[in-house]
Parts: sequence; C-alpha cells; structure tokens
Amino acid sequence: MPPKMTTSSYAVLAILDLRPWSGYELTHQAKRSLRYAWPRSERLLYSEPKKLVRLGYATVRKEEVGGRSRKVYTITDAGREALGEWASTRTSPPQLESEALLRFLFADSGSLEDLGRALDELEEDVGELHRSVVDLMASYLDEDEGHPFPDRAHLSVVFAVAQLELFRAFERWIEFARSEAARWPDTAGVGMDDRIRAITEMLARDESPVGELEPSE
Amino acid sequence: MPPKMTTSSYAVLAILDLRPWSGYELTHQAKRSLRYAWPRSERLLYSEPKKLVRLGYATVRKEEVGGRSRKVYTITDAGREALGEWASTRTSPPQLESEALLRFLFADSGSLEDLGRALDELEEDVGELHRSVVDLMASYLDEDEGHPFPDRAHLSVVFAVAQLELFRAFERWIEFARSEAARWPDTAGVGMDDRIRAITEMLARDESPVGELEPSE
DNA sequence: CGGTAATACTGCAAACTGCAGGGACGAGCT
DNA sequence: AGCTCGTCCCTGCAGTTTGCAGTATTACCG
Repeated sequence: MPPKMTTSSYAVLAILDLRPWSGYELTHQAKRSLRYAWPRSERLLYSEPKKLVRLGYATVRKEEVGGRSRKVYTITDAGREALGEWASTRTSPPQLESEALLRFLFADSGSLEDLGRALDELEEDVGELHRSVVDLMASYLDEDEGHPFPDRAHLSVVFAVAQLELFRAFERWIEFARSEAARWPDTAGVGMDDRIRAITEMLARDESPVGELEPSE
Repeated sequence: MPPKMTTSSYAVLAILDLRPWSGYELTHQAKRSLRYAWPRSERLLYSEPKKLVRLGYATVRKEEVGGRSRKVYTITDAGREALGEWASTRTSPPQLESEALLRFLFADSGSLEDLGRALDELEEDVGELHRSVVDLMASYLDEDEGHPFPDRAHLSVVFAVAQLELFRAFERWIEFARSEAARWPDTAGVGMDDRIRAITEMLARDESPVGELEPSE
C-alpha cells in the first residue's frame, strides 16, 4: 500500500510548489508560514518530502556544497495535480490548543497567583507571535527585503490579518479575565454571583461583555 | 520507568477532581469542556485514566449496572497533589490548527470557488462552535438545568468569554477575507497592489484593517 | 420481533513529537 | 595551530496520539 496523504503532506507539497527547497530550508520556511495555521514538528517536516517522492509527487536530487550534502526536493506535475484536488475537498474544523486556557478552566486546582501567572504567560506567548507577524509585515514593505514571492503577497497579507485579529482577541480577553479575577477572593467558591450571572446573560444573548461591562469596583 | 504525565493526563485528572466518572462519562464530559482549549481524541480519553491509576493518582472500581459493566475512576490525594504542582509549571504556547486558513494561504493551488468554499466551511464550523457555547450559557441560566458544578460557574463563564471573543474574531475576518477576494480576478497574480500595500502598512503599524478600511468598490 | 441508537469500552496500525546524535563547515579567539 | 561556537543538514528511536474497526449489552420504536 502506498503511504497516505495527510493534510500535513499537502501543506509541504504546497510549499514545494513555490520553488524547490532542501529539507533544511523547507523546515525553516515552514516555521515561518505553516506555524500559524498548521503547526507541525521539524521532525515531520523532514519526513514528509520523502513520502512525496515515494508517491511521485516530488523528486530529489543530492547536491554537494563543499563537502556538505543536501537533498533538494522539486514538485512534479503529478504533485501539482494532487494539490489541485486537495483544494476541492472539505476542510477539517479549526482547533485551538492552549494550556493557559485549560489552566484557567481548572484554576481551582491552584492558587490565584498560579492563575495570574498563567495569564501572564499567555500574554507573553501571544505577544511574541503578535510582534513576529507585525515585523513580518514591515519586512514586506522594506525596500531591500520585500515579499519573498511578490505575486503571492495578497494571500499572505490577508492571512496575516486573521492572525492579528485572533491575537488581539486573545489580548482583550486576557485583560478582561485579569480584571474579573482581581475581585475573586480565591480561585474556588465564587460561583454564579451577580456579576457572573450578568456576564452569562450577555453571553446567552450572544453579546460581548469585554469592554462593554463596567469594570467591577 | 513509570509512565510520563502529559498535559492531557493533567487535563483528565482535573476532570476527575470534579467528581468520579466512568470512562464513558469522562469522554463525553471532556467533549463538552476540554474540546475548546485542549482537544483530544475519545480514544486517548479512555486510555489516560488507566495511566493515572498506574501512577497512583486515581483508583478504579468496576460497577455492574444491569449486566453492563463500567469502570469508575476516582482521584486520590496524591492525584490532587500532582494537580497542584501542575498549576505552578510554565504553560506551553497556544497553537491554532485550521485547514481552512492553510488553504487560504495556499489558495493559488486552486480556484476562486475553492477559496470561497473554504471560507464557507470555516464559517460553518466556527458558527457551530459559536452556537454551542451560546446554548451552553443559556443552559447555565435555565432553572431546571443550571451549571453542573455551580461553585465553578465563574471559571467556565469567563472561559466561555474567551471562546466567544475568538469566534467573533474569526467571523469578522471571514467577512473581510471574502470582501477582499471578491475583487480578485483569480487566486494567483494579484500580488502587492495598492490595496494590499495599504493593508500591509496598517498591519506593520499594528492597526486593524477589518471594518476600518472602506470595502473596495 | 427486528432495527437503530445509546452504553461502555479495547486492539491495532499509522501519524506525529521530542530528543539525542553525528558529521562538516566557517568565524572568531588565543 | 588548535579551540570553541554557531549554523548547516539531516536520521534513528522511543514514546504519544489518532482513527478506525470490532465487541457486547440494553433501551426504545414501530
């Protein structure tokens, strides 16, 4: 049986469609683009192109650059065809993985300080991603640098808008969560008090309490 | 060597801290809570409690409910202690996985219709999650239902605020992306035109183009 | 009396991750 | 001349996680 094409395989194939890359370059390119919508380990990114070769969707050639060898992968016509077919299949639903949010949900296992730290860490992590996207946009405008694939700029820029909207949503929530937690005497036992009930009522009406509700005391 | 505690193990342990559950109940409870911040397969959720038992963090007892047997897991003191220690460790950075966003980034592998469909599918999937959270909030206010663990309501409600902020951010972006794509003659070859440059400049200044910029024509 | 759904799991192959390891090269330091 | 440090360029392996198939009982509906 031939190996199965996963979404990760198609993601790598799509990168290969931009230009030929060595395994090493590919993992680093993926770190800059895939990371924001399809995060995968470096290890997998080294393995996928081999699978693509076995399936006839790519070819390898070994290059020797001064004693150091590298494997350069190139997409084939069959590979481009497979990509086109992928574009017409149903996408899988989006998934968010956040240990900090998980900690928040089960914050009564720890102290208020633990909760505060989890929020700080989330802010730090999101802030780092946020800055890196803003910097990337600045580099697209730079006269010397510019976009690595200028005629694809519309896709990566509108894609970046999605990231920044999500980061901003996270940051707004962190503020909100901090101001709520500030009035809790402890992580446990607050329950459905008047304020929490008011927030729940807004949510049940699909309204946002963030920035709308007066901060409590 | 004893098995290693992963974040998933702690997540299951935290659910077990609420009350004892059977494996079956646990997987269904997890589907309603973990899903939004730490999505894991049903299969894993059946395996984790066994590991917790091997580590002494939980105990099992077999119950016979009318010929049908079930394994009920209960947290131990050692388990509660482990939970407390988990609360003080560094959280891992948040990660988003969205095949629809991935498709958008590589939309030039397909047609404009493919792109539109990917956005429709994302809207559908996010809408479903969005509605399920709103419904959950309504059930917390219901006189008959209420919150399953009333004194934990503050945590799950503020947690739900995060979900809804993120869903709204997604939905706003989908609108924006659709209106941008509407003026593209094709998925490929638009590149850094005046409008995309204007958006890039806003992003590089960390401003949001969503709802700010006039819709094009 | 048969069909479908819900209850309540387990086994297994395949996908994916993290870490360790291993050479070769270039730059900078002593 | 020899040394370390960082970057280049991957591979092997053990362990985690997923998806699917399979199993067996009870409950409800027509």
